[in-house]
Amino acid sequence: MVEDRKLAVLRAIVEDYVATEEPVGSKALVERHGLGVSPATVRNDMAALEDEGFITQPHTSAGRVPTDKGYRLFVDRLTGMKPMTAAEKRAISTFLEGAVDLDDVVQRSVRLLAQLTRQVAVVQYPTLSGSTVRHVEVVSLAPNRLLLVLILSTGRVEQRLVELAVEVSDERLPALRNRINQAAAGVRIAEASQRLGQLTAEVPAIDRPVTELVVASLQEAMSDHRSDQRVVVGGTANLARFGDHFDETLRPLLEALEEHVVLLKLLGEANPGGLVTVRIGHEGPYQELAATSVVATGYGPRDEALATLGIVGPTRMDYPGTMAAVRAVARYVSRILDEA
Amino acid sequence: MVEDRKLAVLRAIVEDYVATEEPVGSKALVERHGLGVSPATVRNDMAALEDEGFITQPHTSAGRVPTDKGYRLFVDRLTGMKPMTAAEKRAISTFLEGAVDLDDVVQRSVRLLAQLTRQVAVVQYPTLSGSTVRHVEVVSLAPNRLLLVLILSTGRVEQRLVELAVEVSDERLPALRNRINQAAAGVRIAEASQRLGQLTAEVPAIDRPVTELVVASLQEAMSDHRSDQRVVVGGTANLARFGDHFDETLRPLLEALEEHVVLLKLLGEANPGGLVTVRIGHEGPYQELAATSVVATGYGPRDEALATLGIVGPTRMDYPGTMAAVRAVARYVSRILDEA
DNA sequence: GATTGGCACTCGGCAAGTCTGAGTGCCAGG
DNA sequence: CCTGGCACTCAGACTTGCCGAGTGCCAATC
Repeated sequence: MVEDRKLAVLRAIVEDYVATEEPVGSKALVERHGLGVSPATVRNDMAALEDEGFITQPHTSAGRVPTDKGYRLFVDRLTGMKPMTAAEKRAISTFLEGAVDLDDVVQRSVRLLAQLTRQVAVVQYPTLSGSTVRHVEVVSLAPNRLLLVLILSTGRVEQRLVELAVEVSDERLPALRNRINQAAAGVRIAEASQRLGQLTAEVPAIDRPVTELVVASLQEAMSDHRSDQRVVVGGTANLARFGDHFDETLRPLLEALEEHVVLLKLLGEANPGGLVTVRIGHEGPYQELAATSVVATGYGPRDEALATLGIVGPTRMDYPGTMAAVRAVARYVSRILDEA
Repeated sequence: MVEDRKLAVLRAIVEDYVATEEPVGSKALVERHGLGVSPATVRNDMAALEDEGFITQPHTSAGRVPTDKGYRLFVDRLTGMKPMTAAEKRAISTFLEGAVDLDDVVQRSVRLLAQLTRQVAVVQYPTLSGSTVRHVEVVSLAPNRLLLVLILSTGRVEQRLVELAVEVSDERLPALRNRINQAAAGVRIAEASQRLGQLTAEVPAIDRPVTELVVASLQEAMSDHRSDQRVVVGGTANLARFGDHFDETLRPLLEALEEHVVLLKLLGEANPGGLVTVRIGHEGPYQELAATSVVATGYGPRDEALATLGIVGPTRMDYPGTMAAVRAVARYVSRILDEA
């Protein structure tokens, strides 16, 4: 019984603090939430919560503020996700509907996420690793210069230029193209790369040097981690609401947003199946970012979680709303990728 | 004579204010610069400069601060560009040397510019309009689905998917491909687009519907303003040094950085021939950004100024150093594009 | 045992007052 | 035209006092 009320008090503190950005005291608490007990009782509960490390006082004779541990409990046990309103759902789908290609989908997602959450949004490009090869095209630009176009199931297109030591006649190209597509088309990247490797042995001796170069270039494209690490950031303007604490919180965050590698680590592993990960303050990998939380989830066609998207914001944020928005966007984006 | 000294005073004020970020008074001025006159004399000069609108007092009994007009005079007549040191030059060329493709060049340029100037760097992608078509590839993905790949002289590659109402057999493709390339390859974009338009009339009737769709899609790709307007931003973390004045300066700037259209307008027209444009405070198109200056210049292969790059920062900035850095980076990038 | 009202205590933040020093404008003399 | 001197101004830093929100603890009550 009394345990329950303590949790209710914690929830109320989190909600109030998130709303007002000010330490919340016992009196204000009983007034604004219908807790049916006196401030004195609440004070006792608060003292207990403080002992257990869920809340803290910025200074004596001020209200209480949730700790990271407090937010954690709040997120885990005290709240679900706010369901999206019908209007929001409509807005999401119409906003994403108009996308013309993968780049566009990603860019729209960032904007949308930033608008919905009023935080900084981060969207990772779908990784190559989970996707399959749709088609490989080989084009001759000059007798000793080939253009390779690798088209993936996610809609992503990679190009590579190959300079050949020898010349290759246009008549041989279709055969090469066919062989490659037979080996790779419709196959997952990892396996496609392997099969292509075996291909060299099977071709006529005369085609071997060219095939080797082309295959090497394709394999390189398939394992290209540079493009795996592409992320797009949006809604930086929302940082303006971060308020004071400049050097302590804002600077490291701005720096992190520039370093895509750092960002990716921050987002964490792609989490499949609509699970939303919340990383609060010090729980993250960088202690400079102890004042920021990350809310992220995986997305991809057929719930494959090819990549991660999410938001970065102050620990003091509206977790239920944010989590819901992140999940909703991830779902819609996944659906769009399904269709493509 | 006395006119000269007044200008020297203005220069000294600008330099000191940029260095210290504090209003500068007559006494400090004669001490730190060897002006060989007494503070009283300087005071008289300052009064005159204030009357003419080059400097102003934040409040009575404080030092003077340059106005936008003062900075303008400083930039136009009182200073050149700080030459880059040999070490800086080396750093620039080695940093850009390693770039593997156009994307990489642009990204490295932003980083470099941000580091050199310690400001927010902005680099626009080379526009399509000035470049020529290197090659067009037509690939059949499915009987009723074509992939068009447009390769430009700048190294840029654009793809378009075309859904056909009718099916097109693989045998017809080479002819189509040839016709298109004969019309467009090696030709400037604007003209290529026109020539393609005439193509439809010349093909056999049976190929006409397909040709029409393909040409339309290519023309659309060539005139695509969406990709013209691609810009990359870097060095946002340097905003942290912006200091106070949150809502007045930082927020609008963050918002501007997100809106690429706004950014492009801010950068202004590409300025050919190594001319560096400086836009100070209110001289720019947005009065919300009255506290920020833009230093920009055009770049591109063979001094064609296909696009613009530059930095955005507080009006209170080191103009000589910044201008030199912007020009240097633009030159090196142009040279790299030359080679490609 | 849990809850409550009462009470003394703490302390951040605001308002008002004071002080100081950097900086100015002006003027008369060199 | 330059300079030293002088009176004046005023932002910012510092002090002081006060208020009130908030706390912890205790004895009384349910």
